Amino acid sequence: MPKESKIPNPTIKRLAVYSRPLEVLLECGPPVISSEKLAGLCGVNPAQVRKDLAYFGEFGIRGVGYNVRDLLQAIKGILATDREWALCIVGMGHLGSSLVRSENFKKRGYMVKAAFDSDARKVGKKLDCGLVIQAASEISKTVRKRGIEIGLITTPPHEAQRAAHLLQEGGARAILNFTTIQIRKLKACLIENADLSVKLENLVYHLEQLDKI
Amino acid sequence: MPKESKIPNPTIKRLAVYSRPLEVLLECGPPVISSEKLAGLCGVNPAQVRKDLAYFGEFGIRGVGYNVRDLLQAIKGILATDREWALCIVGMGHLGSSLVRSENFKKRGYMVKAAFDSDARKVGKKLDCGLVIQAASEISKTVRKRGIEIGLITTPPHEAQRAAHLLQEGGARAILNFTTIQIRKLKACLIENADLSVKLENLVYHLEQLDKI
DNA sequence: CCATATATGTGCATTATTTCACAATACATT
DNA sequence: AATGTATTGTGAAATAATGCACATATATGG
Repeated sequence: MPKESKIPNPTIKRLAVYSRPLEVLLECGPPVISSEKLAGLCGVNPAQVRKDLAYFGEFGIRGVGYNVRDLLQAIKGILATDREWALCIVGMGHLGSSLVRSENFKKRGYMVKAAFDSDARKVGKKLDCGLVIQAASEISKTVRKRGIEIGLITTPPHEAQRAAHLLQEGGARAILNFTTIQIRKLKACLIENADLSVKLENLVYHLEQLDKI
Repeated sequence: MPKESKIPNPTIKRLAVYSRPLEVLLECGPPVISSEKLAGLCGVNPAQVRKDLAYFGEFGIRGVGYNVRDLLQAIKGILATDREWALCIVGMGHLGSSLVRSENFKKRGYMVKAAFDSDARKVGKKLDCGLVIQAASEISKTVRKRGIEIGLITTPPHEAQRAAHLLQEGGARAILNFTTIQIRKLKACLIENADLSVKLENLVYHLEQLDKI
């Protein structure tokens, strides 16, 4: 039975991770998997898997394991990834352009419904997917018109805050920020940061530590 | 004085985050900043900033704050981002191609020294930066020859494990994995995951929660 | 139908991380 | 020099997350 208690954020992140090998197993693999096997595939502790799932209900069969299809469906339901989400991307540099075409996103139901850039030379260009790059000044209007819920920001850092403001103004409810600056909290808009160089710096620190020993 | 105690991983991640506004302030801003202001810019608690820094020494002046230049230099020293690091990228799809050209990486001293793909049609192509795309079979040899320390994997998921293996074989010491699958632990090779769709799923979950209230 | 093997769900102990709160220190002003 | 204000560094408390270990449930084979 679902718990009332607050769900830890790490749990949510891991649910997404669990879903990845389950997708593969659904295609080609046994119909049932144990928490131990799944944990192994995800690099976590088996008890962690069971506890994470237990926050949301009882999905397994004691002595048997979890039905792959059912568990995947349950996780998708929990994460709300069992439906499509409308995205837009602000900043059509290299990264932004690559995200527009991401098969990874498309496969998971994230539909890119608009692309923006503040560079007049890029505005009006047609992308492979059929979208036409729009000026940043059109963000609010377009976000509202196309029912875009999530905005990805891949602009230069100094334009990020402005982009976030315009997205929110148009009614976007969440922002995934790829720039190096922190976006100031916006009313009614969730913000998640994905500065890739932070990940690198983490690795680099640990490499240096290994050298010191 | 530096502590002997183990440094929490979240602390390392935050140090990288702290460095971002410091870089901006160094260009144009007051020469000194308080933990409160810095915390505000990074969306964390001021005590957290002070404690994070205290793991590595005393960088501030009581009653005054932190000298921006000194603090930035100290953080870069801690993270080992005050020198160049040699990278390579495996998988020249949209994402991989965009990372090769990343100004963000270049500015921070991450030098892309090789690019690989298993698609014969891409091998031999010359990139803007001057690099020629090489076959995946050359990964080990090239990584060793060019002293590449970190490999970024942006292949399709089913090729990721093989790529990781070849990187390690060539002497790479760290891997940043952008694919959706978890790479099995490799001897003497740090692994960090950067599946972008996990970030989206986190946002989507929280949006759904808001709707339920 | 009992014994054995397997694997879940979960209370509790442990470990990790964050935040509070205050003594210690620096600077400015008079 | 004394006083007031600002801000650090840090011990201790609070909060959060993880992992153990076992009762509980299912399946299988004799």
